[in-house]
Amino acid sequence: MATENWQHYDFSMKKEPRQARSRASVQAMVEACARILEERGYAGLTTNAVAEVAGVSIGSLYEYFPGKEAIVARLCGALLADVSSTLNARLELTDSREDVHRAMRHLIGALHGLVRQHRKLLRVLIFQVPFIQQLPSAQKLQLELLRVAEKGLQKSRQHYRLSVSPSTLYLMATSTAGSLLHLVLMAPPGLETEVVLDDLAARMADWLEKG
Amino acid sequence: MATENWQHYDFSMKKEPRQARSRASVQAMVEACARILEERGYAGLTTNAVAEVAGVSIGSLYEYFPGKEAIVARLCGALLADVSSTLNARLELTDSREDVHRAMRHLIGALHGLVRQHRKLLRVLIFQVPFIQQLPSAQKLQLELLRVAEKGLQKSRQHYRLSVSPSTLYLMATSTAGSLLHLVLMAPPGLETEVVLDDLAARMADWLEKG
DNA sequence: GTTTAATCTGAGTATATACTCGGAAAAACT
DNA sequence: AGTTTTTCCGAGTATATACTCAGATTAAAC
Repeated sequence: MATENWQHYDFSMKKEPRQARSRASVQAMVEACARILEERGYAGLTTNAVAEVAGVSIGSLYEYFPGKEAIVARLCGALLADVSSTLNARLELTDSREDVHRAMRHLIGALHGLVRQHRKLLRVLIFQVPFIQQLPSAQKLQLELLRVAEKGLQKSRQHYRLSVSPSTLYLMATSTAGSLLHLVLMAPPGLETEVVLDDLAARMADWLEKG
Repeated sequence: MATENWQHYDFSMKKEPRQARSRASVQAMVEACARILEERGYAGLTTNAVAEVAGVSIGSLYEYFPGKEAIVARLCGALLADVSSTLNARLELTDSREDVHRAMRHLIGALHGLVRQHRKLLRVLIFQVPFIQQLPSAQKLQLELLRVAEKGLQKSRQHYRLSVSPSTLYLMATSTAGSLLHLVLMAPPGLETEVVLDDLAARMADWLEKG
């Protein structure tokens, strides 16, 4: 595209696959997209390459996706669903009698695990894909983080009387997640990150408790 | 380039401009590069566009730069020099009688100012330029951060006996800078970030004091 | 003033990538 | 079986971008 303003770009698919065969094709394209992003970076992601790696023709690709951006969008959607469900599953396990410190360590631990698992792909998505912030799924993720934090707060019985303003909560969640992301994605391999994780959790908890 | 492995790519210039005229041209190209990155993003950065905005011909551009990557590299070099000198100037002002908390607030404040100043450009550089991490200047910056942190520690008289391991110091600096970057670059405008900055500074200081 | 080096020019070439389209093949429907 | 819908195909086209080169222009050197 000549223009680089992704603000109002439509990332949706041309059409949904209806039969099992085409669903498999689309799935293969999305997986090929992930593999290529990991191995060659965003600049190496071409529609032709996706089709080739997925084992389908270029024509089939354009049957469902209007361009490579839409493939990335669908990949991000799937990734977000993973994050969301993992986070919520972790939340279910949170006992309402737990203190905030414990709950935070668990939540941050879960997030950490996810980031580590998709380390390579996340690095490319975050640091190379120009429209990543405009993706509906990325924007949903921010709200989801907020929702999880709020729900977590309410579950910790002895603390749910605390009145933390949404904007403050958002700031904390953003800064904490940002810290964690940068830590895992940018730190040289072999560095022990657990200490920092504990510190992050403690900091979040302190913040919540002291207002 | 077909390959997307920037590990051993040569980002240096073809030749240095010798006369005043050509120095001005190169300068204009670098500034054009910055403007285009801010206005159109990395995908909008083409050699032709740089030449046009800079007011020189495409031929002149290739006289000095082997490709657009080299222009970005030179831009980053200049930016780093700015960061480095600002940080060191701030360090000069640090009184050796100051406590760690105060010193940290100053340093982080200076860093914050820089990031705010180049907010738009930094966002593109960090989130869109695929080879940014491989740039010599980016790698120098990490060492520079470490050096500043170490020097700052030594300057705070009452604390320079503390033995903080280099790897720990690196972790803290990375995580703190990462937090700050994400905060300034990703937070929605209008959000009051000062609170978080103070918290970051306090956290760094506490960490240093308590080992 | 002559020579040499540096700088600039921009039409032109090569290449890579996005995307189309007419039609074949397979599946679903009746 | 016949009909309709869905899926797949891939050579071919359009376009954008990187990069070259032969020669003009300007500045420095002597």
